Amino acid sequence: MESSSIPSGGSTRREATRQKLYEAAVTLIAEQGFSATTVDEIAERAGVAKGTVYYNFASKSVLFEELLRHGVGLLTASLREAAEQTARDGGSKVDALDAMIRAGLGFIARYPAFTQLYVAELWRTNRTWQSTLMVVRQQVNAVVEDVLRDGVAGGEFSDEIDIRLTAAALVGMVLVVALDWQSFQPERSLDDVHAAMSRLLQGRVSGHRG
Amino acid sequence: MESSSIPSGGSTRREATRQKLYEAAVTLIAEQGFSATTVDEIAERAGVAKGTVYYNFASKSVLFEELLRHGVGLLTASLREAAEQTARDGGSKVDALDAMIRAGLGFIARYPAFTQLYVAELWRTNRTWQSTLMVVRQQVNAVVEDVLRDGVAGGEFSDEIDIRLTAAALVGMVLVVALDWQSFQPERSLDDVHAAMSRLLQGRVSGHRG
DNA sequence: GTTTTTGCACTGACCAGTCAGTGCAAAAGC
DNA sequence: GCTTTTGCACTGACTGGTCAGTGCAAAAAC
Repeated sequence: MESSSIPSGGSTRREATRQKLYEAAVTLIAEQGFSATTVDEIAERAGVAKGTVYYNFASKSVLFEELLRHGVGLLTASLREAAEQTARDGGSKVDALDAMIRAGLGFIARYPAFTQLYVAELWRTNRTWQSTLMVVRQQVNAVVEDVLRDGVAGGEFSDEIDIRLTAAALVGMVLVVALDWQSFQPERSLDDVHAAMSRLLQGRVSGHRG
Repeated sequence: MESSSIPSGGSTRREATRQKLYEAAVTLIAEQGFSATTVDEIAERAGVAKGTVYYNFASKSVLFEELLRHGVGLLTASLREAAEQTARDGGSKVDALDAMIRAGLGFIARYPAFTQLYVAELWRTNRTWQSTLMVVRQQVNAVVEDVLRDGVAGGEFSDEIDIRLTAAALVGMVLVVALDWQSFQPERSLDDVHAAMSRLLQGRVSGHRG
């Protein structure tokens, strides 16, 4: 499932090996969890020797943490890009949120394993990589919060809304809907799922206003 | 943290021991994950010998599966109760959803560890308890879907909505918001969080209509 | 000729599951 | 009454296996 991998712009041989290891690790850990996944499995799936894993990463945990940072970097870049593109096109803030939902769905469709693993680890405590996770979570939510804040400032959104909570709710909605989509109705198209979520976002649930 | 435990109506000695094991297991697994949690740890935290765990449960996985079933049973009962109470009071379907959101938040506040563990495992595949999880997930979503379906039938909701997806989105919203609440802003009251979510539900985000 | 990878044997910690035995209360036998 | 037996719940030392991480010499890649 190379569809679950996280690409990078590396060009050296070492970079390529690291990339293969990320790809192998992300699917295995998503399926089985961190502790249940062995380094031997990761090496085998990546098609390298076990020693190579340790030549490239200090430990299993370090490999995992770098994987997390790498993946979240891609996600936030994708969300920010969507928001900025909308701004450049003169779209409203609702349009920006809508574009971000689409970008989020697209990201999850491309990297379902990464998303799965992210969600599974997000609210755990007492783990070595907890601080990494906190930073990374904050980065994702901040992108959404920024759009909401601008929308409130510009009068487009009610100033009664709780920005932090609303951002969390939107992120949660997208995460859960996308994972359910990938897991249980993978035949549906992105457009289809996106359209259904747009309807929700624009409050066209209760009452008929179309 | 007995606040994270799942109570039951047992009275025999054995039932009490099982209860202690659930309480111990749920927090440990929520914090560390299933594989990283040892049976010795569970036994120690429960204040029993390791052998007792195996006297009461066939294996570590079976203990976990029974824990899942037990917890989800409580959650669905709580949601259904909220929906029925609203119906008895002659409330609308939006009111029912609102009551279910409150019930969901209340459940998560009472059993945060259980919720954490549920979310972490929900989209994993290739695990022995995957079928248990599918059943259990379906039970939760079905409660919400039923209310949405009734709402569409009664003309209260647009018949354009995708019931399955909307139910997933609502559940996801509540899960993620509640976990963020518990993890990062535990000082906020249930009423406060619930009010913010109600505003979202009623589409009072974009535009001022108050 | 330097960097990276390979193959593979090895170690030591850790852990799920087992099993022979303990404690105890209530029934059965006398 | 008192002993003996039975069944249940529990105990904790022990075992067999697993796995992260190491060490190193030789090959491959650049």
